[in-house]
Amino acid sequence: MIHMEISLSILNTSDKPIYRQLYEQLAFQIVTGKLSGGTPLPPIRALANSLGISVISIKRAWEELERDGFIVTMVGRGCFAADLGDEERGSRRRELALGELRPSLASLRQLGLTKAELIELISENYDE
Amino acid sequence: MIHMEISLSILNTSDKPIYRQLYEQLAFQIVTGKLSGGTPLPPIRALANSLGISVISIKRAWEELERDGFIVTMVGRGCFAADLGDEERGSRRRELALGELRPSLASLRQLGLTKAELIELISENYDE
DNA sequence: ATATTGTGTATAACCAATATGCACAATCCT
DNA sequence: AGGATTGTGCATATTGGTTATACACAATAT
Repeated sequence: MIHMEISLSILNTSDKPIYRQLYEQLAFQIVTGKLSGGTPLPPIRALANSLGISVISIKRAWEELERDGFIVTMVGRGCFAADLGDEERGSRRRELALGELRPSLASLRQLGLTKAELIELISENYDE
Repeated sequence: MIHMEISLSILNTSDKPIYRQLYEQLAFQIVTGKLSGGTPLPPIRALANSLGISVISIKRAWEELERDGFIVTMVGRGCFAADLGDEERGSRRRELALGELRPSLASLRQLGLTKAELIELISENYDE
């Protein structure tokens, strides 16, 4: 079985905590199919070492990923990308997108943007 | 001169810091015209007391609001909503909207959403 | 058996946000 | 002029989330 490359990185400039950055990168790669089901994640100690961070941050990211069904972990064996069907992947991807969008939507309504205005704003700024 | 009502509130359940909540509420009310130029803000001590928070949080919000041109402060007199022209209000409103949207846009592209998909997602979830 | 991998716990350091209190400066009001 | 009001500035402290380090334990692999 051949598996995809796992690419993970940490931005110290990000406002998001490390565990959150890892969660999103992995979840995104899974629901977009960049990471196929069953792909083994690097051992947390090795990853902590190569990223120059603590095991704690990775552990927390992995915990939440498992809680949300994105990965499965087996003691002594390792952690693996969950095997989501195409349908499931699609709905989870939509879920994540909505999760990103919802908080902004609330603010944008507060700013009095109509649906039409909002769509226009996005059309003009999607790229970049 | 008659001025608008200023409504400010703090949500302890919010993930955003107090000073940020205040900043946004005030900036939003100003660019949407709910707060007309020259309207006096409550004295920071009185406001701190009535909201049950510290002066520090208010001070910081006010500082950033002044830095960004939303209010003007005069020692001994008080703080007042800045007097923005209609045009200026419009462009600042657009600025704030983009500021809310931009971080989400980056994530949404990471999720592989096309412009069309994104617009559809918004159309379906603008209300609620 | 020994190594590898995840789990759990304890301890500590760091930092942003927040709170409290007091002194100072500028302005307002009488 | 004098007291009240308002913003400013500083010092100190607390709290909570995030992260780091280290060690012992459990399950699996080779």
